[in-house]
Order: sequence, then structure tokens, then C-alpha cells
Amino acid sequence: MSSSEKPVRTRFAPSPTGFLHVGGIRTALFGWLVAHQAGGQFILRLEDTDKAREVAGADEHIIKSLRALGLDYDEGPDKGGPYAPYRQSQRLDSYKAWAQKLIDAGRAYGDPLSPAEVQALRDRARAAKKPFLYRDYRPANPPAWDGARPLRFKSEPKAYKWHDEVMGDLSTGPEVIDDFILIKSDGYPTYNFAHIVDDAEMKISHVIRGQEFLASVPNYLNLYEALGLERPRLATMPHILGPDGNKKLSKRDGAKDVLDYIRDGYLPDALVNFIASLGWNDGSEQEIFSREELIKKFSLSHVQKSGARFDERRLEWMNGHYIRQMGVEQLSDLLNKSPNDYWGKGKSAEPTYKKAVLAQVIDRLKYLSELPQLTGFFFTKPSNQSVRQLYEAPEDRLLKDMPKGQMGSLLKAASQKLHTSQFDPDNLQACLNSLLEELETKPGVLFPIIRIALSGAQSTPSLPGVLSVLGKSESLARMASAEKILES
RNA sequence: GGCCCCAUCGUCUAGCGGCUAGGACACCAGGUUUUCAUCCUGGCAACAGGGGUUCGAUUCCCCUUGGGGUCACCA
Repeated sequence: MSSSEKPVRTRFAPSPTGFLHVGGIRTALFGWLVAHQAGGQFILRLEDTDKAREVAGADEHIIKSLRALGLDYDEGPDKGGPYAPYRQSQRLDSYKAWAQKLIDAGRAYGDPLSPAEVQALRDRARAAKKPFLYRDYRPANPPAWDGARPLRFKSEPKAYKWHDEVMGDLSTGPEVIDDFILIKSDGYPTYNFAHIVDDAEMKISHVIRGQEFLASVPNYLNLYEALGLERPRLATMPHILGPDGNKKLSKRDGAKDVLDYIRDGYLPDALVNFIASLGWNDGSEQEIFSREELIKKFSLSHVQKSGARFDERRLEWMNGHYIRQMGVEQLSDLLNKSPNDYWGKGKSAEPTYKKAVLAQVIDRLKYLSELPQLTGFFFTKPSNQSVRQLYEAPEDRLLKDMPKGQMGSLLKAASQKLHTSQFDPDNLQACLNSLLEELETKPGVLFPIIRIALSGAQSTPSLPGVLSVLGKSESLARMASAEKILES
């Protein structure tokens, strides 16, 4: 019974209980890729059957996150579609109907035990270091289901072998099959039941989900059979692990909301590329994949079976790469269009000036929110304090033992010479070079003195670059004020 | 504890019986006639351990070890 000819429809089915981190996004991304590759549909379905854990606004947040990364879906709660609604809390009738079929077939029954009683049984099993199986206590004559008790699946334990698109061939014995709850006493279905019904009704072809569901698959297989449903293809994603520990990436381990990455100025394409490469590769040595390449080359069978650690430095590198690849024009456009202000002090500066500044710093930008820190001095004069501080305790070895008076006279000489120069990078370079000869000093001495005067920082883009962007009058004014500081 | 999954440089990974075990990030050194960065060049660095199978194992099998998941009226 192959499902290979069925049209490809994948879904991302988060529960609205919080934000989306990289792990969640990766699951969504892979589903999105599988769908796009086959010209199929990608569906968003909200699994909001636990009203206690539900977080207000989480659904909006999830939708925003997907949108921010360009992972558009064809059907979803806010979009509708042929199998609407796409919110489980609005599909209760559907679950009831399927549940009734099971009851009629003698494959579901009301659970007579109270939660406390079940818990007592569970504790006992645990104390005996045995796995807990409800079916060991299955009532001989269960009460009719009245909707106020949980409805349990009457399982038929057996061994299973099945194929997982990522993990390969898997198998388990009958001892893992149990009577799990289909519908809770509050009337909502459990994930275990609802997702199976929905996937079938929505004609989902591939179920792509995290490793935490692997152990439940045999139970799902048992339920598919009871329901007479053909099971979709199954693909299990290994977990993404935290940077240091081996634990699954979680909020506690510092997993960040993907929207925070967006806000910090990580580019959607870079983020997508990075997340895809966490656990997937095409078998070649390629590292950078455009979205189109990803769609073309992605394959579930090339997804790594083992968990991947999340390395933020690699993300930074990749993002920097994407930024550089974009170039000044495009980056400038993007900055203008962004709802976020990455410019800081430079916010209201002239567009052409901002572009010139961008050209100076684009090579050292790892993410956009670094911009203010990198460019501040282009827009406002450095504080006297920061200039003084650097002159008094310079980190440059050559400057360390130099008296302030000497620095002052070097700066003065530089000022005078620069006064005669054209302020374009080439002429400035030439000017600085001849200045070195005239003053018989080394670049390692003279340049930091000028740099500090201009920027109040010990490292900046190249001096000719900085001078030419700042312009003659501003540069000379800053140098003059630094001279005063050195005199005092 | 039962069951299931996993295991190549610090990290992400290539490898699908024969390779000097390759690439990328990070790190280190040198270069791009000043700093930081970019870019280029070079370097450091891995098959968890033990048994098999085989002419030959990183690769196939078994055991051990280690890591993870699961055993909810959460998903």
C-alpha cells in the first residue's frame, strides 16, 4: 500500500504554547522544502487542545515567525483552505465522529479510573522499575462513555516494523502498545488522537516531526489500523541540542525565539540556510545554499540521524557572509525598509552619507544590530572622555610610553598636512604616506593617534576611508579638539 | 528500570569495503606595505572501546561504553 503517488502535502503543527525556536523552525522548514520540491502544499495547523498550557498570542507569534523566515503556507488558520478549520479546538465534531466509530467497533471505552487511581498504578510500576501499561488494568466491563470520563483506545498489541524517511527501518515489540487516551475528560482530544484524524482528513502525505514522538509511533500504527486509515509517510527529526550540554535545545538552555534573531539582524535567507545545514547536507561540500537550491536539493534521506549542536558562531559567520554578498546598495535598501531601526545615532543622517558609512563597515558586520556600535562615531563626535581615556591608556604597544605632548605634536603636524590634501581615499593614502616620511615615524605610532582623535575608538575601518567619509572639516575639527585634550 | 534511537576533528559534516579520512565554523601562523574586519595561503585537529565477517574495515554484524528519547487526561 504505497503512498508514493499521493500528492505531497506536508504540515507544520505546533501547539500555541510559546515561541518558535530553531528546532521548531527546522521542522517547519523541512516540511516546507518537501512540499515545495514536489509542487505540493504546506499547511499550518494549530494544535490547541491543551487549554491549560495555551499561551495567549502564541498563535500570532508563530505565524509571524514563519512569515519572517519566508516559510509561507498554503492553508492555515488565518488563510483557510479546503480542509478548514486549521485549529484543532474548532474540529471537535470531527474527533467525536471518529471516536464514535471506534466505540461502535468496540475499539474504545470509557476509563473508569480516576486520575489519582491511574497515578497510583503508575507509581507502583515505577517503584517496581517496570514500564507502566494501562492495558494491564483494562476493565473487563468498562462503563459506557459519557463524555465526562476519558475515552481510551482499546489497543491490539503486536510487533511492528515500519520505515522512517530519516531513521530508516524501525521495529518494536508488542510491549510498547498501550491503551492511550483519545479524548480527555474536558472533551478535547489528545495529540495522539487528533493529529491522526486531522492528517487523514487533510490528506497529509508526510508527517515530519521531532524525535520525542518516535516511541509513540507503534501506538499510532495501531490506531491507524483500528481507524482503517492509510498512514502517511513518517519522518523523524533528531533533536537540536544546546551549545554546551547534550540536552535537547530548550528555552531553559537559552534557545532563542527566532524572531529575536530576526530582530538582531540575522537575514532570513542566512537563517534558513543555517538551520537547513543543521542536520542536512546534499552529500557535497557546498555550504551556502540559496532557497531555490535548498528546494531543489533537499532530501529527507540525507537528514542526519543524530542530534546536532547549535553553534551560534557558525550562524554569525554565515550571516556575515550573506550580508557581504548582498553589497552596500542592497543592504542599504534592506535597512531602509526594515521596521527595526538598526542605525541608532545615524538614523536621520543623509542617505548618501549612510551608504558611504555602510561601505566602510559592511565587511565587519556579522548581524545588523551591531551597526550602531560600529558606526556611532561617523554620526557623532566621540566624547572627550573616550578620547582622553585611549590616549592615557593606549593599547598599542608603541604608544604606551609616549608622552602626551609628543602625541599632540604629531597630531598637530598631521592636521596641518591633511589640511592641504584632497579628501578622497587615494589622495589621503598618499598624504598619510608622505606624512610618515616627513615625521620619520611609523604607521603604528601615527595612525592610532589620528584614529583615536577621529573615532574615540582603537579600531576602525581604514584611516583613508574614515577620513574621506567624515570629510575635511569634520575630520580636522575632531583632530583639533583632540589636540586640546592632549595639551591639558 | 523496560523499550526505542543515535555515535567521524572542539562544533556542523563528507564518506555508503580499498581514501595520505575531505570540506566548513572556531582556533593558531603568515600575507594583503597601519588597527579591527574582509580576502588569500598554510597549520592544529576525528573514525568511543572490544570482538567478529573479509585478502582488506570509518564503512557490515555482535557486545560494551557513552548520549538522547519515551513509559501524561503535554504536545
